[in-house]
Amino acid sequence: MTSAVRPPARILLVDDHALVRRGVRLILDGEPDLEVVAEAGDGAEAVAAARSDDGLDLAVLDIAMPRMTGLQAARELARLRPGLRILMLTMYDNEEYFFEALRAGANGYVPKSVADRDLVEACRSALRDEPFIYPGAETALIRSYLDRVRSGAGLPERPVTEREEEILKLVAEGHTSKEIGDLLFISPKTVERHRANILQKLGLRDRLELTRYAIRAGLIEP
Amino acid sequence: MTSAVRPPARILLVDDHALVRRGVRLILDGEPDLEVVAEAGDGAEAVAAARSDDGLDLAVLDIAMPRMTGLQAARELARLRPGLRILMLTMYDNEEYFFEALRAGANGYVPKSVADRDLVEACRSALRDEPFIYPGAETALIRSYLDRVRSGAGLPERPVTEREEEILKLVAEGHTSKEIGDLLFISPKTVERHRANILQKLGLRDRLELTRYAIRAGLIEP
DNA sequence: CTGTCCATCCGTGCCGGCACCCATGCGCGA
DNA sequence: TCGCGCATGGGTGCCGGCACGGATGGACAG
Repeated sequence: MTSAVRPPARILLVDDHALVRRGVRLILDGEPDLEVVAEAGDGAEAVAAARSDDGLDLAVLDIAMPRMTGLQAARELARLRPGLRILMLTMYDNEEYFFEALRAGANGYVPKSVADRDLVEACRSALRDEPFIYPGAETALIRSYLDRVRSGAGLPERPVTEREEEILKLVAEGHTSKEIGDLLFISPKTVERHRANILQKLGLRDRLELTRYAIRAGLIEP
Repeated sequence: MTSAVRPPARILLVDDHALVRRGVRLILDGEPDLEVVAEAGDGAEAVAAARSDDGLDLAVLDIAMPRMTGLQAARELARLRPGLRILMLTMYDNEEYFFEALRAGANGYVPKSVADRDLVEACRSALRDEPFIYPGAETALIRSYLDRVRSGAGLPERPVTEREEEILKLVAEGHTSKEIGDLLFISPKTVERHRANILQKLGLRDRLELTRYAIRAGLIEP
């Protein structure tokens, strides 16, 4: 009860599944140095919570959420509270998501497939601002990341332009070239040209992969 | 330590995310009458666990899992251990999967959006063989279900057959008809025939909508 | 000013998705 | 037994995705 020990880190927990929130909360609250002080069920609530409480140390964010995805929320939170650490918690151990998360301002990335100890350690790492003491098993991802950092390349740029992203979304939503052309008042051929450039830049094969990319990146909802 | 009290129900917990398993386990083990005695990370492991332990009372199954989905596992478990109660735990409060779960032999259906108390109550209901004391908030689903039962219509027909679901997944993953045909040792024309039937049954327009449907339904990962 | 990047557009050609048409064999329930 | 649903296969034809080739004008930096 004295203040001899450092007070526990104040954590905002964001997941659209109450059950998952409860479970993660039980895991985190079991640690003396961690304390969940707020919960949110989607990105908008998370932003609201961070706006009303400036004493938060860490946000644990699920990626797949309705309305505002975790990635969108992360961008917003990073803008709103630059001091807030962000840990992405996700179903996907996918490399695409990993870099999307970094670009969105995340300090850490934890797949839900990890054990509870790893989550706790990831929280502590993020709180110490250690960028990526990575909770096991993600060696391929880590190696790739570290390679890029060491080679001085920094984070890979997202190559698509604004216009291309606009077309990307519309294509991923299932519109044909003609529909998109009508919508944007350009020729369907131009749409196809953009689409081809996007596919080439992102290393994708067709609209279908593009759709899944857009969903992963939080650009559209499934 | 005496046997004056009824021993706790022996539960098999199945989810592909270790973190979710851990959280749910903490919730269930906190109840004196519930005890998680086995865990599995996919459907195949779940079946193996049920095969090697005939004293299980309840299986809590996630629907969206790699390799064998929770629905397939539920069918197998219901066949293997008729006395075993099955509770489906899922991200989706989708009507399709609600009825699909019932058909697969589930005694209960709990979205992950419910609170922990509701999960506990759903477990107890399933263990008492009470078919659907439903954990709150699913009024639309419940109402629809009750309406159908009251109107004597019974369960709606399963929209897609097993074979069709198999093709559905492969199509949604981006394989061409020829690839799928080679994979399943059937003609690409048959694949196209199935695909056409699926699109018609589900009211979808093309592969792209089908992909998003499959992602929503948890059949594939983005 | 010149080069580069971006957005805009065009033609040609292949291939696959998808909509129609058709038939066969099998199992199951009315 | 007869129909029905399911899985299997085929044919034809249109259209759109996508690859490949080309061009132009405008913005901005070196």
